[in-house]
Amino acid sequence: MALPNGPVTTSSEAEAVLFDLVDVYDRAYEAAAAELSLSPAQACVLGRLDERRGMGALAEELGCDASNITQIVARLEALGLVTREPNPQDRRARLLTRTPEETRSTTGSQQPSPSPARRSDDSHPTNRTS
Amino acid sequence: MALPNGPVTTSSEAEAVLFDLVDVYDRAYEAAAAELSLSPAQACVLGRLDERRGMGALAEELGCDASNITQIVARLEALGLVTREPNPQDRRARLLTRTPEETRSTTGSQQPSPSPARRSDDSHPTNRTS
DNA sequence: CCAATATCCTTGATTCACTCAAGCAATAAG
DNA sequence: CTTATTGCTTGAGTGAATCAAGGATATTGG
Repeated sequence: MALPNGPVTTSSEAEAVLFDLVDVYDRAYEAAAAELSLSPAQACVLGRLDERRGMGALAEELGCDASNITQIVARLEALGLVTREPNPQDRRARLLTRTPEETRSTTGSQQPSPSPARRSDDSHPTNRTS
Repeated sequence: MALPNGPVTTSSEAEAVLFDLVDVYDRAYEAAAAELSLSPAQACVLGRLDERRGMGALAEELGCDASNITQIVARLEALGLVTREPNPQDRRARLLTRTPEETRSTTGSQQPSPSPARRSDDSHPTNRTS
């Protein structure tokens, strides 16, 4: 996992708690992804595929280069977790879809579900019971 | 930078704000480090060298393998930002010290100071005026 | 309609973070 | 003194991320 970027010292208790929270969350996220044999980046992408969408949209939302998405999606596709079909409206573009099997294993198991929903999701890694 | 691990949807406004905060902080941290031509990991290590310490202590605090620290410190040393001297008390161990020049450029400039203090530090990237 | 341009994505090259397995050197334990 | 154990380094390998090019399709403006 990435090294934590928090400060060495904090000026308030609240600040310290906040940094700890982020740290714990990140590690839980990573652990949850690892249980599914996914890297955090893979889980992040996969989690944003609740609905079918294009790669450009993902790249913009995640603030990274399109080629980075290409590469991550390629691995997910190789794992059979995602399909990449040409967009009939624009044949340059590709539409990504989470495969049903993956959907099941990510959302329907006893696992912490690292599916990285960006907002308002009830299955955060932090919800782990372990 | 690492892809953000936040959820796609949040269950409350507060949660959304919190994830955004983390995202903004991380990007600011990275940007601040980049201004000093440092990677986030390098800034993280450098920031924890306010006092001289060993590599093992760093590895444990940062929750990563010692060899990872070795590698990061090697780059910092190559940049002349850190010195690695044998510990007279235990000649297996190495003591890391931030070089004075670096100390100045990291803590005494107009820059956001990515020096990744882990707790209670008044020079967070988030304090940027830009 | 066609040329120029812009868009979407892929490829290739690079760099770095990170992990694991081995190993060396020095200290600690028996 | 022998046998761990500890502290760090090295080497191999994976993956994330960025940049520079390029191919294919769309779009725009003659």
